Amino acid sequence: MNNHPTPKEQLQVACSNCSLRELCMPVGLTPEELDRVDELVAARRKVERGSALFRRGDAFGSLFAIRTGFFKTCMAAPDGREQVTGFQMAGEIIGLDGIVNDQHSCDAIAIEDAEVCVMPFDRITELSRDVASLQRHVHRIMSREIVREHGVMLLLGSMRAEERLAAFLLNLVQRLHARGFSRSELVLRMTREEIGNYLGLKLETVSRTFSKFADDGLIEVRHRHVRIVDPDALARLVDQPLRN
Amino acid sequence: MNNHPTPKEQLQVACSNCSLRELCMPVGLTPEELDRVDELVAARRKVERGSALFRRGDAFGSLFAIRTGFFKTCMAAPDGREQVTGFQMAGEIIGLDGIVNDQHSCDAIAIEDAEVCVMPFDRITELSRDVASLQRHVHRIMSREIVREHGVMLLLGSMRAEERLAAFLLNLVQRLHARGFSRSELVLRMTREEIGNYLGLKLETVSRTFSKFADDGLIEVRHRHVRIVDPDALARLVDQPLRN
DNA sequence: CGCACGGTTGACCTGTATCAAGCCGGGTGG
DNA sequence: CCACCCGGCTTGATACAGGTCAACCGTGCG
Repeated sequence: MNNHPTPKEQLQVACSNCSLRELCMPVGLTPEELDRVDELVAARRKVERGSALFRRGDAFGSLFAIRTGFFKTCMAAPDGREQVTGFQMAGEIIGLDGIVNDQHSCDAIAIEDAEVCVMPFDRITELSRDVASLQRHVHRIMSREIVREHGVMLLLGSMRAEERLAAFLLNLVQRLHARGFSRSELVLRMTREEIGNYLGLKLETVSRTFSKFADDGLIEVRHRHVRIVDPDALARLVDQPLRN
Repeated sequence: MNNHPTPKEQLQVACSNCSLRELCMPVGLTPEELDRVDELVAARRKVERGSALFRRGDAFGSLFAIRTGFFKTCMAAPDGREQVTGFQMAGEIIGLDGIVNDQHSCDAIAIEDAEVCVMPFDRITELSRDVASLQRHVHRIMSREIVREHGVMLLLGSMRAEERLAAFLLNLVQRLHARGFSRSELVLRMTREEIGNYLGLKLETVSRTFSKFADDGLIEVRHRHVRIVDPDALARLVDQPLRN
């Protein structure tokens, strides 16, 4: 039918032999279901560093699974202020914000050269009528995003600068670790300003807090390269501030 | 089949003659679809002021549509801090956070005697396979929650106390207005402390800011009764702080 | 009647923002 | 290959929004 990929293209974009499959697709599919899920990905798209995958106001049509690279999503207030609402890495899904109003309500900017799988949402809804595990998967991905944002609200609403940055670092390194990277070393893909914006802090505060952590022997920082020296102490910062 | 409501109970809990239907259910259903949607609601449940509809850790099984009353949802950090993540009123759906891990990750507390419709999530998923508009509706509700939370992140991450409280009041009154209440008067269902917790402020700051708004002639406050005198000025506070 | 809880207001303190100067490393062009 | 420049970062000095602590008030309930 219409413009589904040809067999050759299908091979290129197939989820069935993609190493990230267990991150963005449901597990336990039958071979037949797997064939059908392969058709979800209409195309791949490269997004170079600094440019947008979509912008606020763009018509919504697809969800995007990140294959490689790093994104930030950010909201703009009417007056021009911006708020980074998240950083997304390989295996994560972006675009969920567009479903309600059939247009995106935030920008998704690549902060590193990236490639995404384009999954037309119509195909997703259609297929998830037949494939229960896909339906369930879609629900879980959206619910997970809701829960993640609850966590960010907790961070922004009740944590002090050190706690915020500690939580941020631990979260990043944990997600990277789930992708096979070190659990103690990471390379920040974003600037201090972007981190600060996400955490509700100014870039100077982020910088100072990095320095303090380094002084206290919790981490080593050299530019964007960070090594977590004392993860337990960071974790204690996050959830045992013994306030009151 | 199993323990679906009897015809009589069905009548009591039927969405088809519920005045809130257009708030929590999709529009444009055929009469046949409407019949089936009526079966979504397994029961109604009363929750009295101060008690929980569900708590963090409770097994997830159902979404809840609020019929009457007012809820707050709040997250707890491991150390005991709490963060109110939202206030929900009639016609709104709560429980979405439970889908990912089959258990709730936050508490839903009635801050006013309430009644909810219990909609087992299995029935929702099952029925949304057949009824496309229900499927779409579920997606939109979840996406809407994601977008709402983006807005809260913007508020918590980049607004000052006055802007936060102005945004909060305007949001509340707008939602109440959509339910047929005044667009200029409202009765707060929550304490200053709950407002402050939600907005990332202390209760004293909330109180002072109310007083300042009153002094400036933007609102009139008497305890929990608030009258919006100058909505435009409030709106200007939110999105034209001309920072820099 | 009186207590208790929610709210207001004041005085003071502190964490983070703001403003400012300077550093460092990488890329560019001569 | 070197000099320069520029963006990102660090660090210091100071300002201020909001937090903290404390006293008091009002209202509704037991």
